[in-house]
Amino acid sequence: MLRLRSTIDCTTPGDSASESCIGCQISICSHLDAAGLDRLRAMSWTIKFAKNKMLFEQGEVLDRVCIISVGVVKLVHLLPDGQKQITGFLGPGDILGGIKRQENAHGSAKALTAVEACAFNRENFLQLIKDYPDLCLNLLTAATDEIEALTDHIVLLGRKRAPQRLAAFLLMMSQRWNADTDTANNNGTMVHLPMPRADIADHLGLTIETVSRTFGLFRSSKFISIPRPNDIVLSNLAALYDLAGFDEIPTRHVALGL
Amino acid sequence: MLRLRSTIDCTTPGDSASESCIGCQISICSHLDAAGLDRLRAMSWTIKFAKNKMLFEQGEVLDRVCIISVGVVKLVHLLPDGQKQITGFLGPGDILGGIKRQENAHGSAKALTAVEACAFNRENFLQLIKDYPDLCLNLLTAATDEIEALTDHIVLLGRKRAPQRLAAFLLMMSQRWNADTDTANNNGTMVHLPMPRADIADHLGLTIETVSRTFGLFRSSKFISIPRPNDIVLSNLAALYDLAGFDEIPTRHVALGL
DNA sequence: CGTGATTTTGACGACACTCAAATAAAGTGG
DNA sequence: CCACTTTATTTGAGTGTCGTCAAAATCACG
Repeated sequence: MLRLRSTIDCTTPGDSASESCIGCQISICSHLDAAGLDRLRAMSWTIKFAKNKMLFEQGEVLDRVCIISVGVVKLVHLLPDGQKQITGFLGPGDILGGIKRQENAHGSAKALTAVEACAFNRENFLQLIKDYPDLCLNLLTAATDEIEALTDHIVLLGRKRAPQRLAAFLLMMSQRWNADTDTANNNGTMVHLPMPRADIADHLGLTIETVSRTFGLFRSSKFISIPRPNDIVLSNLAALYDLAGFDEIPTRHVALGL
Repeated sequence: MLRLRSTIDCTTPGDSASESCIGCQISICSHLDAAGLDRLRAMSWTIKFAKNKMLFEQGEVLDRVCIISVGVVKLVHLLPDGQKQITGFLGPGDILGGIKRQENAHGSAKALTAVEACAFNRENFLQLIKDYPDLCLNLLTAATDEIEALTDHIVLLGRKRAPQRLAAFLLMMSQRWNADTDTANNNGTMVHLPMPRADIADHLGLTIETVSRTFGLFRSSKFISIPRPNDIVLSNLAALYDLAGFDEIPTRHVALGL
C-alpha cells in the first residue's frame, strides 16, 4: 500500500475544490508536459466520501491510486484483539493507493472529514510513471520522505513519554494543514485538530485518558489554551519544541511568504 | 535517506562474496539488460567495514547509495537526551543511501558484523534509474514494502506489550536471514541473532532488562531454548505466532524450494 | 432544551523502568 | 592453555508512568 505525503502546497489560489486535483501543483502533477497533463486529465476521475465513510477496508483489493484534494483521512490498523493503531493522517496533496499487482490494503482508510480525491486506475498510473521518469523519481523521493516520517514516529513511540509525544503531535499538526488558520495573534498559534481524542491516542500509542490528562498538564503549564476541544492555541512554542526534542524552532515556509 | 529491504534472495550460489554485489539477482540488478549491467559494473565499487565501524553518522552528507552484500547493519537514531532507537536492521540485498540533493543522513548506520557493500555515486545511480523505468518502478515497489514494514513496527511499538514485541522480532529474524541456519531439527528452528540484547531493546522500545526477562519468560514457558545468548531455538512456533498477533504461520519461501 | 457522544477527572493497579548486584561470556596477555 | 580483565547477560527489589475501571462534566446535534 503506497502512502505518500506531498511536500508541495496543493491549494493553488483560483482553483475550485472540484478541479484542484488536476490544476494544482502537487508532487505528481508537476513535472508533466502538456501531453502528460492531458493524459492525466483523461484517466482520472473525482471521488467523494462523506465524513466517517471508509475509503477502503484492511485486506480489500487495492487497484486504484488517489490523490486527496480536500479533507483529512486516517489510516487505521486493527489488531486481532480489537486494539487500534492509527499509522498516519493524510490530507490535501497526499497520495494513497495500491501499485503492486493484486495488492491487498495493508490498513484501512477512513474519512475524518468530508473528503474529495482524484482517482486513477492502477495500470494507467503505472504506465504514466514509466513514460515520465522524472515523475517516477519524484515519487521515489516522496517515498523516501514518507520513510523518514515513519522513522520519526517509530522513535516517538519507542523512546518518548506522553508529554513529548503530544508536543510533537501538536507541532506537526500546526505545520502541515494549518497554514491559513495559523493566525498568529498575541496569545499564540491556533491549531485545529480534525480528529477526536481517541484518534490522537491511537496515533500516539496512548489511551484517551492519558491524552486528555496531558492536554490538561499543558494547559496548567500555560503551554496551550483550549477554547474548544478541537481548537488548541499554542502559547509557548519554545516549551513545546523543547519537549518534542527538536533542536530548534524551524523557520516557517508558508505559501503566502510569512 | 533511502532504506529498502530486498525481497529477492541475494546469495546466488557460485558467487564469491566480493562479487556478489554485481552478479546476484537482487532487486536493483535484476531487470537490467547487458548494457545496463555493464554500466552498473563500471560505476560501482566495493566498500568494507569492520564490525562496529560506522557506515555514516546522523547528519552527515549522504551522496552515495550502497547495496549490502555481506553482513548486518543497524540504523540508529539518537535523541537529545542520549536515548537510542534502532529503526531497523539491514542485511544482504538491502539498499541504503541518499538520493535527494544535498541530503543529510536521517540516522546513523553501524556495522553489526563485518560488512561488505556495493557502492554507487548518487548522480550515476539517479541517471541509471532514469534510463531504466522498470528499475525505478522496482525501487518504488520496494519503498512501498519498506513503508509497510515500518507501519507494522509502528503498530508493534504503539499497541503491543513486551512479550508480543519479542515474539514478533524473533519470528521476523527467523524469516529474513536464517534461510540456511534454519535447520529444522526435532527441537525447533534455530535463529542466530547478530545483535546484542541492548540493540534488541533499542529496536523494540524496551530496556535491556525487560528483554532479558522476556527471554527468560519464553524459556520457562518452553517457547524457546537458549543454547547461547545469541542463538535461540524456537521450539513452539505456534505459540510465538499467536503472541505476535499473526493470523497464521505463513508457508516458507526459501531459495532452495523448501 | 434534551439526548447521546465526547472529554475530563479520579482512584487504583500493572507493566515496564531504574537502580543495583551477581553471573556468564568474550577478549587479552602471559 | 589458563588467569585476568572487560563486556554482556541475568536476576532482584523498588518506583513511576501509564492503563484500567468508573463517574462526572462538557460538548454537539436535533
